[in-house]
Amino acid sequence: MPAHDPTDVWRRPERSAVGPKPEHSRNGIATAALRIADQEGLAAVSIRRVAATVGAGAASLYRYVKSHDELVELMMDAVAGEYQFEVVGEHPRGRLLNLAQQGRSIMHRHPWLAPLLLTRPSMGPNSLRFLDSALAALAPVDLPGPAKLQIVAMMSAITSAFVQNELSSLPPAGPDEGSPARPGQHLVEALQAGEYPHLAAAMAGHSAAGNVDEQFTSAITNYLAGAGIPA
Amino acid sequence: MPAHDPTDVWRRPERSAVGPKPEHSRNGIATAALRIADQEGLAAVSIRRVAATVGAGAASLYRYVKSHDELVELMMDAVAGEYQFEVVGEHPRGRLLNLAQQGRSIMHRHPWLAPLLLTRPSMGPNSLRFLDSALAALAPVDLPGPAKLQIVAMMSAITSAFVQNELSSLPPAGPDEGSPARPGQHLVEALQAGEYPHLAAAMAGHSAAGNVDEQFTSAITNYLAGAGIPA
DNA sequence: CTTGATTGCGAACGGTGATCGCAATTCCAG
DNA sequence: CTGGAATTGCGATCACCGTTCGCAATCAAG
Repeated sequence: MPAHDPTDVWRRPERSAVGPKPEHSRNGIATAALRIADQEGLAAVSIRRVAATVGAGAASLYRYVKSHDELVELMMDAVAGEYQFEVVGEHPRGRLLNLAQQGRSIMHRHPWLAPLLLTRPSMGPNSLRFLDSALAALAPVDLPGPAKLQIVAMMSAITSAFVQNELSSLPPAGPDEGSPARPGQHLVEALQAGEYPHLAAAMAGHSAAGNVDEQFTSAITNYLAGAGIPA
Repeated sequence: MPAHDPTDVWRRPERSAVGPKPEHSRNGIATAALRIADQEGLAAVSIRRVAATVGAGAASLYRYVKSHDELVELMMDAVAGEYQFEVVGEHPRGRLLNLAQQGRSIMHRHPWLAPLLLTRPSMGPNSLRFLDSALAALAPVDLPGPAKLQIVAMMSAITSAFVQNELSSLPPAGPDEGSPARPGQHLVEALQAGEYPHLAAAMAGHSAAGNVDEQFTSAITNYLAGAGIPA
């Protein structure tokens, strides 16, 4: 009785030959779930809620999806469909950077995505298409296959982590609550107490910032350069 | 009515002046939770379960911790206490690498940690001590404070992501179930179907591998070098 | 002592993911 | 055209979750 693997969704035909035709579809369900997550966060995406939104009974959803995890898998692959894979005929680094930038804006559109990508692998067709495209960009590079996979994985992780940082420094979604001091009340006290002197110094430095887009671009570029990917 | 901030645990005194002396302690509770998580995964850490383990009623735990999230915060800071911060008087890159390697082995000891670190910030005293230590290593580097923070955050993210990759390619914890083909049954079919040619090629390449430790070291080193941290 | 804050906790609330059994529907074989 | 088989929708239900409430028991201070 093996615990269920969420990626099995992709192995199961959406609809079998006989029986009454389904009133709903994986796509419709995923879309509804997506809308809920975009507006109220991933936590609001419950089986019952999605079912109600789509106009179905709670138990009915399990005809389309074997588990809540599978629903999430559907959602992840759905947004992965927002990538555009036209080959811009550039050098490897440029093509990968392009993919990373697309990823970043997708995660901006769907704030629930970044944590998920950091946490679990997605193996849907669109996600695989992304992977394949990234590896295609690396084709001219002379590196063993697994090393290339590592590089793509790391680039994706850096992207997600960067976006996660961005998002947690911004107004949370949903009905706004009083802003309870961003850095956390507890932190400022600890800093004033004189512990963590280097931290205090680092946070005292003026933000300088510059363009966030540039910061992202250079974070990715730095990594790729270090990994030996030619410009 | 602001939603509760988990980092408030650190602002609250463990025990107030009057009243009967508590039968338990934050530390004991965190330790119990930790043991459960190490053995059965984070999902097994429920309020009821921890309470029972510690020999208390479920509702009693809320005298020590305001929410489940706070419990997790406690757990994260507890394991952050496993870092060793002796200054080895090295160059910045070496010191940061040392911290990253310690982080990696901590995450190996506590497989539930990596996803959490990627997902939410931890602000407990031990976690702050880590941050401060990393920034201390960066003291000789001439960079604006926020940039240094970025670098540390990215290094930590890369570390967590790397470990996450390692862990998902290994036998899952808990009572073993039949190994249902690591890469996912669905994947091999898609690959054989000829879609995703580059992916297929990359996975066909012999693993070469080499030492995983070396892979990690060079991943971190690459990033730091790209970010301009001197050896 | 008395007083008042604080602890432990049984019971309960509202929510969750998931399963089961059954009526209704639809397709295919004959 | 008809009868059987497979499949869908789903109400009811289970086990569990985080969390709150109210109250008896406990302890420190005045």
